[in-house]
Formats: sequence, C-alpha cells, structure tokens
Amino acid sequence: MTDSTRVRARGADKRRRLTAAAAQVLHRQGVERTTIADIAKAAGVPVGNVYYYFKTKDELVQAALAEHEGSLAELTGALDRLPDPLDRLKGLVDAWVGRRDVAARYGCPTGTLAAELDKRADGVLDLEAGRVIRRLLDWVERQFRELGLPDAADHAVTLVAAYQGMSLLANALRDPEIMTSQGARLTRWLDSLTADGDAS
Amino acid sequence: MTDSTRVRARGADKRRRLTAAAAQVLHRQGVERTTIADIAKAAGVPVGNVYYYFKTKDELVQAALAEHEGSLAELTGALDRLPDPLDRLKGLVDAWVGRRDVAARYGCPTGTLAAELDKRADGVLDLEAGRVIRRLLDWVERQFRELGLPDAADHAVTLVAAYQGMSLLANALRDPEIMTSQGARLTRWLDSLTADGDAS
Amino acid sequence: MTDSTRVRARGADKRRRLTAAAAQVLHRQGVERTTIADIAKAAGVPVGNVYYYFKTKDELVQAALAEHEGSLAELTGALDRLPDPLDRLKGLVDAWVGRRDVAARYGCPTGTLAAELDKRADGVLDLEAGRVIRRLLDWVERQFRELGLPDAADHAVTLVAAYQGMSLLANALRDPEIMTSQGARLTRWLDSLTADGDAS
Amino acid sequence: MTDSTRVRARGADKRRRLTAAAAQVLHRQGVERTTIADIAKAAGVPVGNVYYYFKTKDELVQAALAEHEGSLAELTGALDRLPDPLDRLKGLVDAWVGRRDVAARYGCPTGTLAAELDKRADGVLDLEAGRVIRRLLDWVERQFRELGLPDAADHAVTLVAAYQGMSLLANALRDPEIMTSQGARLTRWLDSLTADGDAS
DNA sequence: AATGAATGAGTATTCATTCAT
DNA sequence: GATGAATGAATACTCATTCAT
Repeated sequence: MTDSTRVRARGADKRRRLTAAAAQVLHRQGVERTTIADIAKAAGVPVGNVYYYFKTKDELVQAALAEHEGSLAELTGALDRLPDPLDRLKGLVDAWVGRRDVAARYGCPTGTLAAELDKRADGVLDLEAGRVIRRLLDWVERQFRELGLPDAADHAVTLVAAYQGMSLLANALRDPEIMTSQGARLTRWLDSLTADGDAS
Repeated sequence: MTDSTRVRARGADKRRRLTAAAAQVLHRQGVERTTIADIAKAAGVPVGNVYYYFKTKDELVQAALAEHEGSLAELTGALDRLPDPLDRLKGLVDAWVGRRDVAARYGCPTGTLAAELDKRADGVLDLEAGRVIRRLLDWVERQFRELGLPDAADHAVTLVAAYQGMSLLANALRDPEIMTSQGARLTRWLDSLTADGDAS
Repeated sequence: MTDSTRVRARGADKRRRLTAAAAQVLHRQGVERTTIADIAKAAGVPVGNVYYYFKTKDELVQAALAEHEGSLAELTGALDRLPDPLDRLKGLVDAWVGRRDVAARYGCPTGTLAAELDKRADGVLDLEAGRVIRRLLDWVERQFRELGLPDAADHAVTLVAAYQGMSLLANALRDPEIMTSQGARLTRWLDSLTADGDAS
Repeated sequence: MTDSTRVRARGADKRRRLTAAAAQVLHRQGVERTTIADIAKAAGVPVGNVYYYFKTKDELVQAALAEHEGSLAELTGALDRLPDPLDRLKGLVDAWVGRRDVAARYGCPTGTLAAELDKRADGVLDLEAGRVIRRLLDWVERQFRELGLPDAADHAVTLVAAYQGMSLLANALRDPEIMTSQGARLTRWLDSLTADGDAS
C-alpha cells in the first residue's frame, strides 16, 4: 500500500464514517433535531472537519439517504440470487420483520426521512427521498411481474405501502409486535396471490 | 351578554384561531420548521400574545394534535350514524380518498406528526400522537367486531396501516392517484371480508 | 406623551442609535472587519436585539449609508440657504476641510464604503453607494449651472473627484494637512472659474 | 542547469505565480473577501503549499502590494526614458486613461488596497500602502521640479489625488468615461502649467 | 518541498421565551 | 389581557493556519 493510497483510504474512511453516522443519527433524531455536531461526535470527527467532506448539512442528509438506498440495494441484490420471485418477496418481508425493533423505535429510515423532507418548501432533497422509495417499488413490481401477475404495479404499491404503514404504526405505538403480525399477514397474502390468482 | 362574557368569548376565539392555525401550519411545515411567529401570523395574533394562551410551543403542538383528533372524532361520529358497520368502514375509506390532494401534498396530519414527534428524546408528545392513532384503531376495531369478524384487532391494524402507508407513498411520490387506487382496493377488501370470510 | 408614543419613541431611538453606531463603526473599521457585535456594543444594544431592527448585516450597512447620505443632505440643505452658488461650493469645500482629521484617519465615509462595497460580486449595496455619490455630484453640478458655467457636469466630477482623491491621500499618508492645502487650492480654483471664465 | 537550480527556479516560479495571483485577486475582490484558497486556486498551487512561500495571509497582501509597486516602477522607469518631464507626466496620465476599464470595474489597485488596509487597527500593512503612494508622489514631484515649477510638491498631490479621485468615481459609478474626460482635463492642466505659469 | 487533511476560533442568523408597559 | 420589544442560547458555516506524511 503506497502512502497516497493510505491517505486516500483514511480520507475515504472518514467520509464513510461520517456517512454511516449521519445515516444512523438522522434516522434516530430526525433531520431538524440533528446538529452537525451530533453527527461529528458520532463519527469521532472534529466539527470543523466535517465541512471538508460535506459542504452543507443537506449534503450529509443526502449522503445518509444514499446510504439507506445502498442498504436497500444490498438487500434486494441478495434476494435477487433466489430463483423464485415469490421467495424474494417473502424474503423482503422477512427482512422487514427482522428489523422490527428498530422500526418500532425509529420507524422506517427512508419513510420517516421522506416524510420529514417533504415538509420543506424547497424541493430538492424531498425528491431524492421519493426516488429511493420509487426504486423499492420498482424492484417489487418486477418480482410481481416475473410471477406473471396482472396489476404488478398496484401490488407493488400495496406491499410497500403496507410496509410503510406498519412501520409507522409500530413506531407510533412503540410496538414491534405489529411488525411481526403484519409481516405474517403479508406473507400469507403473497402466498394467496400465487396460489389461486388475485384474492385482493 | 356581559362584558366579561364577551371578553371570554373573544379570548376563546383567539385560542381557537391559534389552535386551528397551529393544526394547519404544523401539518404543512412540520413541527421543527414552524416557528411560533408562523402560527401567530396565520392566526392573526401578535406573537407576544400567543403565550397568554399557550405556555410553550409544545402546548401548541398538543393543541394541534387535539384538533386533528377532534376532526377524526367528528368524522367517526358522523359515520356512527350509519346503521351498517361495513358502510361505516367504507365511508372512512371514502373520506380518506376524498382528502387525497392534501395527503399527496402534506401526508396524513396525525401520521406525519407522530413520525416527527417520535424522533424526540423526551417522550411526552410522541405518546400523545400515538394515543390519537390508537383511538382510530379502536374505533375501526369496534366496527370489525360489530361485523362479527374474528381478528378484529388485526384487521384494524391492517386498515389503518394501509391508510398511513398509502398516505406516505402518495406524499413521497406526490401522487394523489395512489390514494384513489389504494382506496378502491381497501373497499374491495372490506367487501370480500364480509362476503365470504377472511381472504387476507 | 401617551404610552404608545413613548414605546415607539424608544424603539425608534434604538433604531437610530444602531444606525448611528453602524455609520460610525463601519466607517472606522470597514464593512468586513466589523461584526454585528461591534455595532451592537457601540449602540449599547444586546446582539440578539439588533435583528429585531435589521434583518441582516447588509441592512445595517444600508442604514449606515443612508445615514451618511442624510448628513450630506443636511450639509447641502444648509448651504442651499446661501444666496450665491459660489459661496455654496466654497462652503462645501470648507466643510470638507473642517473634517480633515476624520478624513486623515478614516477617509471619506461614502468613498471608502463605495470602494469596499464595489468589491462584492453581488451588486446590490454597491449601487447604493454609487447613488449617494451621484447625489453629491448632482448637487454640485446644479451649483455650477446656476453660476452660468458651461461644462457644469465636468466641473462637478472634477470637484468631487478632487475631494475623494485628497481624502484618500490624506488617509493613506495619515496627513490632515493635505486636506487643508488641497482645500485652499479648490477654493482658488472656484474663484478663478467665476472670475474670468474657465481656466481649467 | 543543476537539479537544485531547477528546483529553485520552479520554486521561484511558484512564488511569482502566487504573487501575481494575489495582486490580481486581491485587487478584484478586496483583502477581506479573498481567501487563501482563492489565491491558491488562481495560481494553480495547492492550498497547503502556499504557506511554504508565505507565512501568513498578510505576507501575501504585502507581496501583492509590492507587485503593484513594481508595475508602477516599471511604468515610471519607461517614462523616465522620455527627455521632457512634461511628456513624462502626460504619459503617466495616458497610462491611467489606458487602464480605464479596469479602474471602472475595480478601482486603482493601490488606492483601494490602501483604503481597505487603513481600516485596520494594527498599523503594519497600511503604512506599506501609504509608502507605495508616497513613491508615486515623489516621482511626480520630481518631474514638476525638473520643469522648474514652484510648489512641485503641491502639484504632485493635486495630480495624484485627481487620479485617485477619478478612479474612485469611475469605479463607484461604473463609468470608464470619467477616466477619459478627467484624463483630458489633467493633460490640459499640465499644458497650462508649463505654458504660462500656474493657472490652478 | 509538496499536499491533502485537520483544527478551532469566529460570525451571522434564528427563535423560543420573557418582560415591561 | 394585549403587545412590541428584549434576551440569550444555539447552530450552520467559514477560513487562516497547522500537521502528518
């Protein structure tokens, strides 16, 4: 490893730490209640130095959004290795249920971020958040289509909306059990869809 | 009408105007991005005077929450006059769809408020928001129970979560059409539930 | 004096104090080296309160500019009461010389402000500064015209430029004597202009 | 050419580039609104490296001032080759008029720098700026003396002040034409001085 | 000598809340 | 009760300067 590589690695590492910290802290505290100092502290970086990597707070928010988008891509990427689209969708639901405790405490990262950013008058970041959700919708729709179902787009909206809704309820009521029971319902629904046509 | 009565009436009016303004502005801009001055201006009340009616900003938020709770109570109260619980639930869905434009622009008032308040470390108002949602859940559950369905509680969670989810998606994607199509789906689902048992 | 008058008077007084302080401190330290805190302290006003009267630092700069414009208007207004335009112009030169010590220490308020504001990329305030100088030019030109001189506009530029130049030199060399000697020269020049036509 | 020579040459080149960049950027943006990064970028030098050549920002300002002083020396040096002092002075005026567009956009480099530096509490650099202006004054005075005129010093102040004043006005009003007309006036004045004694 | 990165002090601005009348 | 004004703590962002390599 050359010197310049090491330095670049250190710089990239700090940027990654800041991004990860931003993703977590912003999810937990929300955008408006999170200060740059909060993120800096969580990342172990002096405040002034944050601005070497991100010119504005909004850029940090965007990076956090991209981080969540990356997690999602990682998940769908792994699911894509399953041969059966139905298994992929059920795997997605399982993943959601697996994160029930985080959902019950802080909600869905993308969903809560989208909701908060939508309150802004200046529409830049809110479109970003919408884009991430759209990507999830697209992936889900593709699975439904591969299953040969009509109304794949509608089904996708139904599934993702169900996820956002159950996360919000679990969060508002602080009850992870909602994730479990609704997850089970979604799994049953997916099975029914493929078993004998569209029952919804 | 005595003078003091008139004054009290005027005072109550100001309080009401502040509450209504808070409900609307907080819904549109979110709690953190809304200043007391914003609400005061929307209500046509001088800033300094706000504090005569509400000791803190949090009390204004609480009042806004109560206002939304009141709207909900009004709606369910009206629906309660329908003889058939199924019609009541379908009426609820219709009401949601009827507000599709507001939902697409600002999301569900209670849901977005709950999501934002849940980010707070101090758990006072977030529980309030949860309580409002809980009341809706209870009302819905009661209808399902009156319909003689098993799993009334689960069904209630399903319906309300669907509403929250579709509102969030409609908002994030700025697409009121989502409210319409998902509303239709929910109506069909309600019909199927009562027609031939549980299809979900 | 009613209560509201007194309050308004107090508010107006503070605004005036802030404006006066801004005019003085900005002249002495320049725009960029002056902090809001500097002005607040000079005016005996808590920092946070400054923003009740001026929304931004730039508004304070503008107010200071207007203050200098006001001083100028006061001076020309007084000179306007002299019957002879030549006396008015000589009175103007005398006034300049009378302020030689301030000029030697801090330069001409309007001139140095204009020079500093002209460095800005965003052209808003710099035009303001130009406007103040233009007003002086116009007044001087009017006097020359009343004297029946041709090239009144050119003469005006010559006189005002001489003032700006001698102020700058006096300031750069910290030598008030320059104001005196150049003032005498300008007086002689004015006399010669009217004695036997244009000698310049 | 040995390696060390080449390196020294390269180093000297960087220093020269930095100095030139500083002279230009500081003239255009002013001292306070110019960052070290601005100058570094304009010179094509990495920020961190600037400090190898200049220990502080003030040293860069001083170098810029020296650069402007050098330009002036170059100009007067060239004019010194003219046999007639009157031609030298008229050549100086011509040079000023020749730079009318820069003057109208950014003012006289030395004059604006002097005005800005004079606002500083710590008197180090402001004296420097005064010194540069003094050198110009001395050169001009020498020409007047060679012409056999009495009051050479006063004439010098008059000429240089006129230049500073017209530059400031041209800049504040964004009007290069002022340079042209005032330049013509100065040329006439110089002619009149030598033709028939002192007309000013 | 060269350079990307680090540091920390400083600055404008916002805003909930309080106060004086 | 009503109201303009006051207060001060907080926060995003900048930048000269230093450091590690």
